[in-house]
Amino acid sequence: MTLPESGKPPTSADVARVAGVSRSTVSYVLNSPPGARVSAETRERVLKAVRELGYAPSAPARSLRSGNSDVVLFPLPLQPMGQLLEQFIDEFTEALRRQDLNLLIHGDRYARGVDAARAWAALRPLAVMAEAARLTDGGVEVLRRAGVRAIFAWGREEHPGVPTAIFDNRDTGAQAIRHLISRGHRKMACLVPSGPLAGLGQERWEGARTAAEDAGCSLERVDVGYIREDILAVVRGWQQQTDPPTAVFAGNDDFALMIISALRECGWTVPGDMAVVGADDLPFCDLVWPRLTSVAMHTRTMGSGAADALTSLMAGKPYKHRNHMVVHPRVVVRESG
Amino acid sequence: MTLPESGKPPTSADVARVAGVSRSTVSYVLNSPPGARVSAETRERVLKAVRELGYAPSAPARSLRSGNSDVVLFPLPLQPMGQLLEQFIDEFTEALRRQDLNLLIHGDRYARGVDAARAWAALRPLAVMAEAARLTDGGVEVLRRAGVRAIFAWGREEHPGVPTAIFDNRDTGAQAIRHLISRGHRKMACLVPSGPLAGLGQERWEGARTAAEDAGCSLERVDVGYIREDILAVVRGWQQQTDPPTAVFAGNDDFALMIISALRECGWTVPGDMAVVGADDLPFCDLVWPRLTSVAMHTRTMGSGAADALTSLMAGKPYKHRNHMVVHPRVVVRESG
DNA sequence: CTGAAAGCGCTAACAG
DNA sequence: CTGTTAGCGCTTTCAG
Repeated sequence: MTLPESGKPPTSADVARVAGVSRSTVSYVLNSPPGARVSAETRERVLKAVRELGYAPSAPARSLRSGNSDVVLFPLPLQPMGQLLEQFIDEFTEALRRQDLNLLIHGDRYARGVDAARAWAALRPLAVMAEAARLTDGGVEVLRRAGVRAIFAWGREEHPGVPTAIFDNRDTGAQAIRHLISRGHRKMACLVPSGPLAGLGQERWEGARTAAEDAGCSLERVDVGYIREDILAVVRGWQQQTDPPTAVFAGNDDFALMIISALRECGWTVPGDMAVVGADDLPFCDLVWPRLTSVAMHTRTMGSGAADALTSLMAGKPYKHRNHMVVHPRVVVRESG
Repeated sequence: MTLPESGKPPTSADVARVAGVSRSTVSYVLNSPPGARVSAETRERVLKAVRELGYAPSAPARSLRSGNSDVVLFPLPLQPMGQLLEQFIDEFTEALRRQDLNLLIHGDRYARGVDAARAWAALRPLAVMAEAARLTDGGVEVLRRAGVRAIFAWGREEHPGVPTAIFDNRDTGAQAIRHLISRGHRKMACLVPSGPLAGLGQERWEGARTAAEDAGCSLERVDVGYIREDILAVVRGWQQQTDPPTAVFAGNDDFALMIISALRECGWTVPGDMAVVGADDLPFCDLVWPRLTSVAMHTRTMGSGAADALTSLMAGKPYKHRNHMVVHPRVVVRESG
């Protein structure tokens, strides 16, 4: 075997020695910078040595030397995203791969502000894409200082000084209600969750209320917890009413599933007695009877939008501080409402 | 302002200059190695300078110099995990944080073997925890050579030479069937999904079949795709039979949801006419009527098990190559079966 | 406590 | 095309 005796990781010097070339040649072969020409035969010898040694260039050393990195850092969101998370990561990774960039997800989902920024900055990533809620001015400053070339935010509100992908949750509520109105409903209800999803639910409610007011329709606000009993109580309440709503925007798909389940448990039909619209377009929307009408966000927009911004950055264009982008939802119409 | 003029990231030398101390002192303050004593006043001056400068030590430089890192790398699983993923990551991150370790998730979920190993090894992580299916002997060798101190695998089968957390999916099937038998069922069905979940479904089926055989009960295998129409066809088929099964193990919770929905659509009651058991214990199991009985894996076991292994490794104990750990499921009994 | 100095693995000039 | 060399930011040793 040509392996070095030591237990230490092989270095480019080891590769050079085994291949019988200089370290620069190894570097040229591995990075093929513009204007470095290596004969096919030499290149092959080097690659063979790389394989033999199981050599993997050290990213830390490379980053230290070259002053930049191919890492885009995505701190794991505090907000539970469920299926959307995997979906977004896939799209983003794919978009980045086309530019030889790597997505790295930071596992700590709780740190925020300057503390979080320091942890992220320590890795010296090329770019950071974080929830707006976890960025503070101080944090952004730390990232800038650490040489992070691009900082993107995403979330419910724009972050000052950082380009933000804004998820228009008011529009989600508005679209749900407008859809129901277009189906002839005039008296509706809107579920507003408490707990971790309260903020999101509140925004969706606000959009829904505005849309109902604009159309002169009635919309009842119903606050519920993430528990089955709350939902059942709501349905029982409707059963008491002489003139209950004919449609409900459930706030999200889990609540839609719950409410449909509860309605049928109480002998109501969906959408006959009560139309139901969810939000997020989770996979199960397509799998149940009736299939669930849902208001979906385009995760694609977010993934490719961020990647596009990176592209222009890479192309040397100046970094724009204020090009926010609003991600709009659309209604996926199925049978439930 | 005490900021340096340049656009370059502040270094420990900048901190030293601002604080009026030497670079070694800065290092001592930030890392407090055993046997480094710094006066409280000096320490405070240093920390003040750190804050003023927005200084974050460079992880690459630190890693290069010290030869080790505080990063545990978790390549994003190829297998869709849905809710389980966030859950596991949370538990693992928390367990690692207690040892001052950081979880980093590699976004590329498709690379495997030596290619994947090279990408992971480039980051020079302390440890790697990967799906067994993405590790090959060559890949493990590359990681070892690169100085990765611990390699863990997880998945459906043990990986030779690497400690593996094995998810016993046969037992999932077996437990579901044994539970149904304990409820008095003697004629049952098992849904076996095609598509990306086929491998998983096959294992669950095998366990289910064995359990049924052992008990002398009848178990019908039903292959289905991840689409609503397949499920409806299955139910219609049962309607034709004079002596249909009385219970079904749906293979996972999505299928359980679908089949319950389809059964009720066809006028059957659950669990009266047909008991249904799912698997994975997704959150919606608790949110529908009837609530869904499901076979759950302990993600806790996996997260803390891996973290424990890391602990003993950190404590300097020798790295054991063959201490596999089997993660067993348990039945969460609710109303559907 | 400080200062000087070595060196981790790599890239990019630059000189052959 | 190849070899030499400086130095990225940091930790750690050693002698004050």
